[in-house]
Order: sequence, then C-alpha cells, then structure tokens
Amino acid sequence: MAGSRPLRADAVRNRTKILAAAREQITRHGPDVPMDAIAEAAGVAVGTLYRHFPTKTDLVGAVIAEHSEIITGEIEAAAARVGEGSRAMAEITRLAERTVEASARDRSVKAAAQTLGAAHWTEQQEERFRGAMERIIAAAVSDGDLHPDVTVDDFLMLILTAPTDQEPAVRDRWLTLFLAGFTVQSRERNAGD
Amino acid sequence: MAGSRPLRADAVRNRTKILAAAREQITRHGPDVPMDAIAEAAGVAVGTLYRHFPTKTDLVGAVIAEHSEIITGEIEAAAARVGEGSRAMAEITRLAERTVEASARDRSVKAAAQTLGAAHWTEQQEERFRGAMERIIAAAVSDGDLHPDVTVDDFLMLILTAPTDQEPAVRDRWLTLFLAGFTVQSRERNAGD
Amino acid sequence: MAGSRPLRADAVRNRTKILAAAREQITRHGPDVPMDAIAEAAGVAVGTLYRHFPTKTDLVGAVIAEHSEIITGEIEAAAARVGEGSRAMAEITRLAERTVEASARDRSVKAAAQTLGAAHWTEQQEERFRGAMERIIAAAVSDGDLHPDVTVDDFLMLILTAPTDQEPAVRDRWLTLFLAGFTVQSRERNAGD
Amino acid sequence: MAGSRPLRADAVRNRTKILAAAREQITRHGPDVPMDAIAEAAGVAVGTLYRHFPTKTDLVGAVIAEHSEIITGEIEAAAARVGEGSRAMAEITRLAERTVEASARDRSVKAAAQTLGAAHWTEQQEERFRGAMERIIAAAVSDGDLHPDVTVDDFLMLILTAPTDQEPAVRDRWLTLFLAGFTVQSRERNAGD
DNA sequence: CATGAATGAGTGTTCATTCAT
DNA sequence: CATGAATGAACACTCATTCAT
Repeated sequence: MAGSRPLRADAVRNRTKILAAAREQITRHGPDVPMDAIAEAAGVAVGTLYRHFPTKTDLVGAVIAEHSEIITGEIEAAAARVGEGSRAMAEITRLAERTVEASARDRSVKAAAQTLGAAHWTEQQEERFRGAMERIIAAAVSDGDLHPDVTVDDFLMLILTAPTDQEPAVRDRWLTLFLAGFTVQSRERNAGD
Repeated sequence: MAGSRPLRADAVRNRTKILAAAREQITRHGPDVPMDAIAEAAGVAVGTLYRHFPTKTDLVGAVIAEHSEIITGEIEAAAARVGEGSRAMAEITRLAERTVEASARDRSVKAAAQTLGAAHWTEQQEERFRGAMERIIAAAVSDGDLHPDVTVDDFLMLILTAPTDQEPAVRDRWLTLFLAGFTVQSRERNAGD
Repeated sequence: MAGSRPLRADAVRNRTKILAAAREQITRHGPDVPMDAIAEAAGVAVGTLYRHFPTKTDLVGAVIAEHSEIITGEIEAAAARVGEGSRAMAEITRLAERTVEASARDRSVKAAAQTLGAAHWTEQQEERFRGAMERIIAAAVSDGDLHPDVTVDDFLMLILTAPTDQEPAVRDRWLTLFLAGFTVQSRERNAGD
Repeated sequence: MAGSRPLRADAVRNRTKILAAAREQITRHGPDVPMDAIAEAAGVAVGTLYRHFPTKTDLVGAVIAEHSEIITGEIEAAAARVGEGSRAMAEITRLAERTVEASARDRSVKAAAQTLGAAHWTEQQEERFRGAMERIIAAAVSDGDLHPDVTVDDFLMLILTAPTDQEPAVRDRWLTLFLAGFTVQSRERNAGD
C-alpha cells in the first residue's frame, strides 16, 4: 500500500533533509533565500533540490503542505474527540490557539508561499479540513456555544489573518477579540450612525 | 523657517510624480517592481529616483508614509467629530471600514514594505495616531459602547491583520467578527475545558 | 573470430533501442536534447546510456554512423548495378536524390554532430564510399554523360551542402542546379570581365 | 535626419565594441559562447550587453544584420554597375564569389543564428536585395548569359548553402559546379532511367 | 541638477557525467 | 550489469546602485 514508487532509502533521507532545511532557511532569512542557500543548509547540491522539487515554488509548496497537514490532522483529531463527547466549543478554542501557534512558527514560509504563488492547501486537504470542521461547528452551534452564522470559512480566515509575526501576548489578545465574534456578533454594527 | 531647504518647484513636482508612480507600479506589479520601471512610469531617469530616495527601501517607506498619513488624518478628523458630539462607536466602526478599505487598495505597497523591511509609521505619526485614537476609545467606553479593555493597540492590530488581499465581502465578514470583540469579549474563553 | 566480446542478447537489444531513441529525440527536439530524455525514450536509465556510449558525442557519432552506413550501402548497391549494366548517370541522379532525402530526414542529427564535433564518417566507411563512387563516376564519364573533371569529393560536397532544412521543392531545385555542374561546367566563368 | 535617439558617444563606442567582440567570439568558439565571454572580450560588464541587446538572440541577430548589410550593399552596387553598362553575368559571378567569401568569414555567426533562431535578413534588407538582384538577373537573361528560369531565390540558395566551413579551393569548386546550373540546366535529369 | 549608460553580484534552472545501491 | 540519485559547473538574464556626461 505504499506510494507509486518505493523511492530509495537515501533519496527519502535527502527529501527530508531538504524540506527541513527549506523550512529553516525560509524562516531564518525570509522568502527570498536562494535555492543555493537551502541546498547548502541541507548538505546537498542544488541539482538534488531540483530533482526532488522541479521548482522553487514546488519546494515551498511542499513545506507548506507539511504544515497544512499537521493542522488538518489536528482538526480531524478534534472532530473525533467531539464525536466522543468532548465539548465542541472548547475544541474550537484550543484549535484556534494551536493553529495560530503553529502558523506563527512558520510565518515566513507562508510569506514565501504568497510571494511565489504556491498553494496553501491541496484540494484533498481542504476537503478533509472542511469536513472535520463542519462537524465541530455543527456540534458547537447545537450546544448553543457558537453563533449559528459561523462557517468553516470564518475559521479559515482566522488561520490566515492571525498576526503570526507578533509576540505571543499580541497573538493571544488577537485571538480573544476574534473569537468573540464567534459567539456574539455585533448587532450594533453601523448602528451609531 | 520653512523646510530645511527651499526645494525648487520642479524638484517638488518630481518628488510627487515619483511617489505616485511608485505607488501605482508597486500596486500593479507587486513588491518586486524594478526601480527602472518606477522611473519610467514617473517620466524621470533612475538617477533622479536615487537623488530623492537614496534607497529603494526609502522610496517604499515614503509611499507607506503617505498612506499612513491619510489614515492618521482620518483618525484625527474622527476624534474631532467625536469632540463635537458624534457618537464615538459609530466613528470607530466607520474608521475600521475605511481603514481596511484603504489598506486593501495599497496592500502590495505593504507587502513591499515588509519585503524590504521599511517602517510603516514614523514615530510622529504613531504619536498622533495614538493620541486621537485614545480620545475616541475613551469616549466610546464612557458611552458604554466599547469594552473597557480595548486599547489603541487593538485597533492597530485590526489595521495590520485585516485580510486586505481578499474580496470586499470577505473583508466585511472579517470586520464583523473582529469588531464583535470590541463590544463583548468572550467570557467563556477556555471555559469548555 | 566474431566480435571482440559475445555481448549478451539484451545488451544488443539495449544498444539498438538507445540508438533509435537518440535518433528520434534529436530529430524531434534538436541537437540539445538532454541525455535523460534519450534515456527515457529508450526505456532505460541514463547509466545504461553511458555504459554503451561513454560520451554524448559518442552516442551522436554512433547515430551518424548508422546514417552514413545506409548511404554507403546504397552507393555500393548502385555501383553493383552499374557493374551489371545499369546506366551510371541515372544511378548518380537517383543516388543524389535519395541521399539528399535521407540527409533531410536526419538533419538535426547532423546538426548535433556538428555542435558536438562528432565525426560524420569512419575511415572505413569513407574508403568503401570512395571506392564505389569512383567506379560509378568512371563509368558515367566513359559513357560521356559526366564531365571528366567530376570527382568523388564533388559528390561528397553535394551531400554535405544540400539544403536539408528546406522544403522538398527547394531541395529539388537545388539538386537540379547542382547536378547541372556535373554535366557541363560553365566555360564562361569569369568570362564577362 | 538621424535615428530616433542621438545615443551618447560612449554608448555608440560600446555598441561597436560589443558587436566586434560578439563576432570574434562566436567565430572563435562557436555558437554557444557564453554572454559573459563576449562581455569580457568587449571589455564591458554583462549588464551592458543586455542594455544594448535584450537577448542573446538579438545580439547574434545584430551581428548577422551587419553581415547581411554588407552583402546587400554589394548587390546594390553591382546592380548599379550593370545599369551603367557592366556585363550582368560577370557581376553575378563576381558577386557569388565575394558573397561566399564573406559568408565563409562569418560562418560561425550563421551557425549561431541557426541555433538561436535569429533571422538572417530584415524585411527591408530582403526587399533591397531582391530588387537589385532581379535587375541584374533580368539583364543577364536578356544578354543570353543566364538561363531564363533562374530566380532570386536560386541566388539566395547559393548564399545559404555554400560550404562556408571548407577550404577556399573547395568553395571555389563548389561555386563552379553550382554556377553551371545558372547557365545550362541539365536537360537529362532522370533521362537515363 | 537630471540623465541614462555601466556595473557586477546574484537568481533560478539545466544537464553531462559519476557512482552508490 | 542496470538503476537513478547526486553532483556542480554553467548559463541567460535581472536589477539595485553608481557615476560619467
């Protein structure tokens, strides 16, 4: 049940090293790190980078994919816990915290992705992400903990706009403000005019 | 006692043309527009760019400064209106909308600033911004429309994290969610655990 | 007294596949096709290419050799037919047509050979080529169909300079003009001065 | 009545140096000389090459254009001489000799042009070339020195297929054979079968 | 003071060749 | 003996910045 090709042991090792180096270099030096720098950090020649990832965009995309995979996994796990009786709203809050945390760690990678036009999610991942998230949201709404208008896209927005380049305290404050909207939505918007 | 140097009329004209061209080119083609492209769009030679702005970073910084100046001006105007009796919360809402709108228009410029490490605000501007905003916030709190914990930094966060690269509808939804936190803050945060 | 080494059946098969793939790839994509592309087209790994042909130049040389072998074979056949009574001049004309035709088909391979400095003929081939051609020429001259000054090198020149990258009609016109010189040579050359 | 832009004195000097260096380097080292090598030979930085010629193809094209210009000029001069009474066929012969000679000198440049897909003639040049050549041909035909079927394209073919990479003696022999076709065309083609 | 030609280090990417598996 | 991963020197081209005109 393995992938399409077995892939040699050393090739796998290199792929891992490259991804790690890419993540680290992009994080440390921003979206414009030369491929040469990533190669050197990975301890391989540039050609090897290009054998594994035909394009810089592809490499950055792969790093992003790893990141997205972790987030997707966590959401699925949360959905499972909700299915077993955990309170949905608590899971949402925790999810938001962890997700923002993870995004903060990889903020430069996201910047690189934006610069290069690499996709953040594969279609498959988005599907899994949406499925799990919908179940959690439905549960929280039926618990009366979540405003019924809240959608998966709102959560996606949360992930994408979190101030990942700020201090933890700032991020936390941001989360507090944003999550408030998930419970009560300002009925007074535009009201004062 | 005017500016440090008289600055000839045509020099002023050039400066203005350059700033306008820079804003337009960066907006149209992203943060990586060559200086040559900006020069051509401005109808001057590159050398002239470098006479006015010693560095690309300086030029982008100046463009950002213009943008920030407009925002700062609007906030000061809103503060003045509040002083004259306008309801503070309504001003905050309108301010948020206009600010996000303006940021959306200049999002590429912000990206350029980030890429180049140019500052978003001068100290002076931040001071004026904070002063005016504090007055508005205080009024809204005393009106009972705003949660007493809300600070100027919260508003700054709003400006900086708005999803400026999304469709207007998305930005609007985002604003609704975020502004909710300004009124009621989730007391239940972490409660479900 | 067979070849220097028995050469296993599958090795022969590989060699053939490689040569075919090389010819096709070079023809299709020009002289600069990567070795990898040839390897893939041949259904083998690059390493196998290098086992059979230590250098790209060697591979291209081998393809050219095949081509030259066909031409050499045709000339020998024509010489044989002349020996059996066929009119020599008719054979020369037909030979010219077929040779130019064949060269047109493999023009990219010739270009590749030039680019890489690969030889067009082996010494052995040239010897066979010259021998047969001399017999045909001698016959045509003694028939009174061919100008007595015509040499094997003239025919070689015909092969090498034919406009192989042009349309068939152009090639045909070219052949007509060039073959005229084989019969009558401009006595007036320089005469008008 | 100068060109569209005056172009600074030093820029003109550089353009000339670059063209000369390009011609020499391509001749010496073949069509694949790196731009860096040409730059170094010209005593300028690569950037300067690209300021004058946006593309390697453009540079090679410019070298070719110079070459074509010389040939075009010679043909026009010959046409003028014919108009003044010089015998047309003699001019054709001399033209063929000089043209092939010139092509031989710049053979590598032609190869480079082919490799890069650069055009050999500008439309304007081709028009001038064709006009002048037609006049010469018409005169030679009416003199009874040239076969009436000969066209400008035949002469173009002569230029393009001359064995420019061969020794002078070979080129001369080639020319003799080819020009024969201009006078008498083999009526016997295919006759012997 | 403006011009725009020149600079040259740097970028992503390719590809002939080698060699561990 | 085949495989295909790894190598690394090249290459065409870009662009912020400098400086002669």
